[in-house]
Amino acid sequence: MKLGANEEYGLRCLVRLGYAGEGGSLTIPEISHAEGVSPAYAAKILRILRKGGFVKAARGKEGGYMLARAPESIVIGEVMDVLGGRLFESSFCETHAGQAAICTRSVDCSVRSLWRAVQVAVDHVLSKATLRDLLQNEEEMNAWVRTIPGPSGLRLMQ
Amino acid sequence: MKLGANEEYGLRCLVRLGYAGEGGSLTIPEISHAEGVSPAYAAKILRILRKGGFVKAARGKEGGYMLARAPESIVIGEVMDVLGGRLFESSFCETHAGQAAICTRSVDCSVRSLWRAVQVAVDHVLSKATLRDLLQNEEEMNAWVRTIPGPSGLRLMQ
DNA sequence: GTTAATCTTGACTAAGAAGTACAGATTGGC
DNA sequence: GCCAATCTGTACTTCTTAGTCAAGATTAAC
Ligand code: FES
Ligand code: FES
Repeated sequence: MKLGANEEYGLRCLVRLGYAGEGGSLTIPEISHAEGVSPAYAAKILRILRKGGFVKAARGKEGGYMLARAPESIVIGEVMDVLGGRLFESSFCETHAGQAAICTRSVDCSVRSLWRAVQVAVDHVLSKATLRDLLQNEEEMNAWVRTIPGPSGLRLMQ
Repeated sequence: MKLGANEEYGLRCLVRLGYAGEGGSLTIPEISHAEGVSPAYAAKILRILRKGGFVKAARGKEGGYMLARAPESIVIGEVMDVLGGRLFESSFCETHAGQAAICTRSVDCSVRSLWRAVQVAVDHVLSKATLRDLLQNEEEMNAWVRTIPGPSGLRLMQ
């Protein structure tokens, strides 16, 4: 259960575009330099974001990338799905069944319930966060996290 | 952000050992057959669990694996750490900095706050679950999940 | 003590993700 | 029309994870 590179860099590139402001655009070299990744890799990530509908591209001279929608309408959970898939995919039990056709407890599996609970907990945070929330500084972000109902928010600063 | 194979199979092998009851032991061929994984892979996973201190092994004829402690004292969060590491490792920002020495916003990074919030949400579920909870059937497990305070539990059955 | 069942270990191969390279297509400016 | 800046797409290499293999060490039973 690890965060992937696409998720980290993809989100950072998206935040970087958000900083460019409404209608502002950045080129691949600019984003590459700002985030410290190679231009080729930035291009690969931006392509994923474009196919996900979060950014749009303008080609040719004076081209570049810009947000496809307003930051407050870009839900981070959806971005994460595109960049790295879900934690517990619906096909997970089928693809991790080993030699059997499916987990031998498939009709009654407590492990599956646990995965679902973890997925719900993650979604609870990521479905409430929008790109707008990430465009503030770290301290304001921490304050935002505390507004999430339930212990997830309350316990962050321990 | 995906679950890994070790986490899935490792947890399933541990649950299987839990079913063997207090003092009960299972051999690698038995576990392998019950969970539908190859004996070689089961051995690899059980080694990880043994090094983590969750199971102990008896060698030689009449040997096998058994739980090293009572199921209620085996916290799933600790098992998951051993099997697949943390979602947001403390070194994550250092190892995903690209060509720069660190994320260019390292002193004030809202993305980092988000990762921490997700990690807290996951820990909130996994630190409360013990192997004992996983030894019940799926329905009882779902009921248990609902006892977790906060929306993570409440929303599972939607 | 011999044997057979069992765990132990490190090296090996296969598959997937991370990151790079390069040829091609598009656009604005001259 | 030509050029330079830019995005687009596919193929490639590299690194990590998943999974296998084979030789070795330990123990109970006979
Ligand atoms: S059905 Fe997926 S882990 Fe059991
Ligand atoms: S410091 Fe880790 S993402 Fe910015």
